[in-house]
Amino acid sequence: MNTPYQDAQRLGQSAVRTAILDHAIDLLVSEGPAALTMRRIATGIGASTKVLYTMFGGKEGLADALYREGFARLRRAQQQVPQAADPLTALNDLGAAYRAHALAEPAYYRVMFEQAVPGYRPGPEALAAADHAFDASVAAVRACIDAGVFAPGDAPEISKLLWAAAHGAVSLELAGHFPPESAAHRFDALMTAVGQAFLADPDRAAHTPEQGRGRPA
Amino acid sequence: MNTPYQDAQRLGQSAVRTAILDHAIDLLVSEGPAALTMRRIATGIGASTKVLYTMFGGKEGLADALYREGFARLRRAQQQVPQAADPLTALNDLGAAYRAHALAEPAYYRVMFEQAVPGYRPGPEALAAADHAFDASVAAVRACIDAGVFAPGDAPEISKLLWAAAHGAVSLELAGHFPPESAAHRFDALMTAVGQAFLADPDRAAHTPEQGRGRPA
DNA sequence: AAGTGTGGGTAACAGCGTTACCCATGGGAT
DNA sequence: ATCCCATGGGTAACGCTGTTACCCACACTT
Repeated sequence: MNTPYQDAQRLGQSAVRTAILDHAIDLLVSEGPAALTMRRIATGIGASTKVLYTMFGGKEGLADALYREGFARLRRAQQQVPQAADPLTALNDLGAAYRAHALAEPAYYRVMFEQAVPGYRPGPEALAAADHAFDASVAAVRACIDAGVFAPGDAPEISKLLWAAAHGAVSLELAGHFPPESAAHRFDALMTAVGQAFLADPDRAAHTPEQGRGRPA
Repeated sequence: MNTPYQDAQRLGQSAVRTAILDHAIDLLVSEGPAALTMRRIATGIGASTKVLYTMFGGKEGLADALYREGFARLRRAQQQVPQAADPLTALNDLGAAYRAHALAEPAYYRVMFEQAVPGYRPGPEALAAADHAFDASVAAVRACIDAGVFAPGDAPEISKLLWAAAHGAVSLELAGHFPPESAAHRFDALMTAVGQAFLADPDRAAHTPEQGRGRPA
């Protein structure tokens, strides 16, 4: 019986790297950020901490790898959303998928946005890589503009505003400020409100936010 | 020459508590969350760590005090915004003050929203106390409704949606996703977009978001 | 004045990130 | 084939963290 480290070592350097990240992710998801220590990762795969330091340079390097992995997963989740026929529905589906992904992997979401690994701050190239998670969103906004549903405008900019709104709602939900029973409705109301501002025809009643207009849900 | 602790001790228990929190805040603001250790707080005021444990019960209790203080400061900042004549301008001023306050005290903002103190999660009553920071916002929304600027609706609910949008934009700005030169404009564009959704008359051109409609700023 | 109790300082414990030291192993040079 | 050097990894330590057991000194009661 070999340790996971010995198995991975025979497969080359990248397999060791993957084994380390996989176990780090296991610890993060199953026991939270507090369990993410260099010692526990090392003993978990049957190696010493030295391996982690030669491969990642320290906990910050490992946090960077987790940060990028988190956004890579978000990117994958966004790309796997089935394409709806109506461009506005497609954009709405991406927003819903964003929230669903954040709620499904809150540990990752906290690494990405709430500094779950205490010292780490993403560098410029990590931030740039993170932006690629929203390529699908930018494309969906552009489709809305091209279809005439949205007024002409800057698609990446509109996508970033939608991101900010989605992140704000999800972040407050995860922090406990939005109770579970109203969080989903608030998310939808906020995303609809923001999206409505960019419509070519502002009077489309079907996309008026339900909340706050006296119409009960 | 006395230590700050000895001075405060003579003034009673609450003065000791204030001295501890003041020094904790100093460390937090000047050196960031990493410097916020029980030992540094204790030696900083000239006492032993035992005092912190008898008074706050542990680091979590101290984090709770900082969390509440952060929202109390936000509440004060919101209440000190001069009341504008136009209710919509007043609401907009509160949003601008929210962002300004977050940027002025980012260490506090991270304690409040990004778990800067690693283990701490606010309890139900801390969350409830946090909500009072938005009393001014709720009142401003209600004033917009009463003045007929906003359509009839649920003022606390609309205020929470505005909060989510503001928090999302500020959070992404602090995380480095929004570069400084465009962050202010994005914040305004997002807040205007959300606010516009609740207007009684959706065609008020003055409050249409500038961004994304092809009009350069 | 003696007894009692409480608050705080000392020093320790376990665990953290990190690294200096040392050994084993493997490939290139002779 | 043999030697040598370089590199990679394990051991164990350092200084730090949050936390607490122990103990003493002071104050208040009787």
